[in-house]
Amino acid sequence: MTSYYFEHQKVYVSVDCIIFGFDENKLKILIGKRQMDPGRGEWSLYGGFVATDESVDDAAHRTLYELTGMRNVYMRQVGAFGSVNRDPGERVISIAYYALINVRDYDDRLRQEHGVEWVDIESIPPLYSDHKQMVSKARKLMREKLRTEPIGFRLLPTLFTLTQLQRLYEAVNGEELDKRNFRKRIKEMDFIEKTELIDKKGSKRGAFLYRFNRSAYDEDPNFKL
Amino acid sequence: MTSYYFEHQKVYVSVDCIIFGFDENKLKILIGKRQMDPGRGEWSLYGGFVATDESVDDAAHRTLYELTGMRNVYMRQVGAFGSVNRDPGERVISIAYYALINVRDYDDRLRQEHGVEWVDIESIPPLYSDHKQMVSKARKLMREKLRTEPIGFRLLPTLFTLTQLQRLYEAVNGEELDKRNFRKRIKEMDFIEKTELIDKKGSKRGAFLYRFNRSAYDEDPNFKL
DNA sequence: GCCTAAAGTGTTATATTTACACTTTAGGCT
DNA sequence: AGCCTAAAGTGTAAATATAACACTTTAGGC
Repeated sequence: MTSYYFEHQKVYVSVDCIIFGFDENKLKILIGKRQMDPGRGEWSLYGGFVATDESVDDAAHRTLYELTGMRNVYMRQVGAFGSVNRDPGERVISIAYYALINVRDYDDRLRQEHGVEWVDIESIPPLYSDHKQMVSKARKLMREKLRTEPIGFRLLPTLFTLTQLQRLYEAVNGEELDKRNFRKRIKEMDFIEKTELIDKKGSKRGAFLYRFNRSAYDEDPNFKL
Repeated sequence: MTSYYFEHQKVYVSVDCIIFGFDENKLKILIGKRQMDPGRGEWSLYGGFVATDESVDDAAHRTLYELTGMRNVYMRQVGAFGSVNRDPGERVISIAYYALINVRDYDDRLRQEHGVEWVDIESIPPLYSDHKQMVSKARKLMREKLRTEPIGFRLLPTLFTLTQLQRLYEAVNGEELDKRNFRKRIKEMDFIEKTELIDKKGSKRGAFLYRFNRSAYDEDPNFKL
């Protein structure tokens, strides 16, 4: 090839992960205190650098795997954050991704080893660099996605009650929903299947457990919430 | 600081622009044949490299300015494209942006000098590397934005007829709209102001020209189309 | 003066969304 | 045993939003 590229400069590229979880009827994200300079001690998203032999998407999945030990996680790109001084040490451009995991699938010992915590999305402390903007944009995108695609189930156990599902939507959208209207819509979606199993943890009376049937959804993807 | 960064590798970061225009009732984008290797002769978006002393957003605006001589253009990020081999020459991660310009504001001489052409969005030829995906995602995001924010006016002259506006929405969404329903909605939006001026180019009878009033919009941003 | 092609204008039917309250059930307590 | 509690579960009517639809007006060109 030509010397075309070499007129230009290379920079570091990193990924940062906004990892959403749902617990105690709250939408939460995983953050930790930075253990390195710059920004040591500040609350921060978990991130990593993109290597030259991996795609940016792969770097995001690898980073998530390092932290959680989880693979095949639902991740979507939030966007590139590229202010000149966003990292006080070096020029680093970061690509943010959000991930949806079921809190119960994340080994709590592993979480503690990495020094990260689940924090309610409504009470995030000040964050390192531009991480607050990343979280804000991630939440917006995720909320929009949740409206049109059945991704909420990623935040719940395989079996869930309708109340759990409703609380999830309420937490994401930040507003209460009418129980009857919510359930009316669920009934129209055949891929949300009622099982004969009953959850007794959430109430004395017990509530039917439901399950998301992906192949039924693929056949007739009429989702809308 | 520490040697923290230097365990990692730098890569080239570029920007690519999906520049939307509206002409002859069609949504179009600007593409040109690559004049450099790799990919010489292939149709391609216009792009440029991010320098270490400018933000990624600034790089996108600068690149657009180089091509069009236009500043203060509406641009939004599409996302980062980061497959390992997306650029056959070197590892280059590219951040795509879409821009909305009024075709009449772009000096045609300048356009020809850069060897770029307006091509109907519905008949884009095969493009270099992953540019097709960039265009596809850009269009999707732009369409979504157009639904909820008054950005369509960026693609039109300051003064426009309701038919022009309707044709624009039809081109973007790829489906015809009902004239009366469309105009009913326009009437509800007070920031789309009827002037006393009449366009005689589009019809014998002539049509009233309208104008988007930004400050009226800012006061009462009830947009929905 | 006639033809044409685009501008302009309201009403009705349909679909979607929202508002709203009571009964059932099982556990825990006395 | 009986009572209290807290969550599960269920349908209808009103209001709002969306979609369907056809004719008249106008000025230029022939």
